[in-house]
Amino acid sequence: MSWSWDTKKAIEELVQGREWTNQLRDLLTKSVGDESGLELVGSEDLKPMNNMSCCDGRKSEDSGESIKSSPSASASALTLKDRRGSYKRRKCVASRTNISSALIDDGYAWRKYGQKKILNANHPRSYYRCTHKNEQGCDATKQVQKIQDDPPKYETMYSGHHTCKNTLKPFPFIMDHNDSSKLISFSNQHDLPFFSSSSKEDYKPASDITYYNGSSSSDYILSPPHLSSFHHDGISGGLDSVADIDDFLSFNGMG
DNA sequence: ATGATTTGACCTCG
DNA sequence: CGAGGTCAAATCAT
Repeated sequence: MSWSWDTKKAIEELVQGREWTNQLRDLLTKSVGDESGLELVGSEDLKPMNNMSCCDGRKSEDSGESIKSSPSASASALTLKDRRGSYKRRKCVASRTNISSALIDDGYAWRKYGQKKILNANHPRSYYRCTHKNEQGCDATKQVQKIQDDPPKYETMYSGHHTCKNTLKPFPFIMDHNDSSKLISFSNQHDLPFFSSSSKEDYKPASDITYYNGSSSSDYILSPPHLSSFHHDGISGGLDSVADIDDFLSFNGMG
């Protein structure tokens, strides 16, 4: 085999994709029977959630007025912290969690907004929100934490729905046209799910991923990122089982 | 210049 | 009051 690096990489990604798809199918076949395996946008509005403690209503607080004057900010010149955090701490998070052996790029565009040392944890936890939060009001967030490093293991907790359109990052594969005999064509590149090597953290496809529903009271299950429209025109044999799950999951992104 | 990340302050909840 | 989640100025990257 004298495949180019890109080609090999592509194949790796595809294999990985199949892995994930199978796992997703597993998950879905278990959860779809009862209630709502995959819940679509809007349904959480109907949830009782009596306490309503969840899902941020920060910023733009009607309540009275700005600032309850923190001790320091009260008198000091309005240096900074004009009205810094006026947010509600979200509580019932972790709608879905997965554990993988490497940092996965789930295809969405995330923006890191914080990092915290966690008690009893050897590694800090990173906080990400959807890049399109401002433009489109997408409230999806995730937290990533390394939970082990001999064989490295990362835990990723997703919460919130991606309500943004165009959530996926551009497809990275650049096939060498000289190598067109092995060209893999996708009918809908725009929606392709798997993607590796973002700039910094060196995301890599993970070999073992475990999805599970993190919250006991389960406000909702986040649909595992995309996986919904993975077309596989030029491939035969490798990606079995993708077709049916594709049909099954035809809700695609924003429903 | 613009957008992403870093990082300490700030904020809420238990 | 401490732990965990978020904000935003400073810094870094493109």
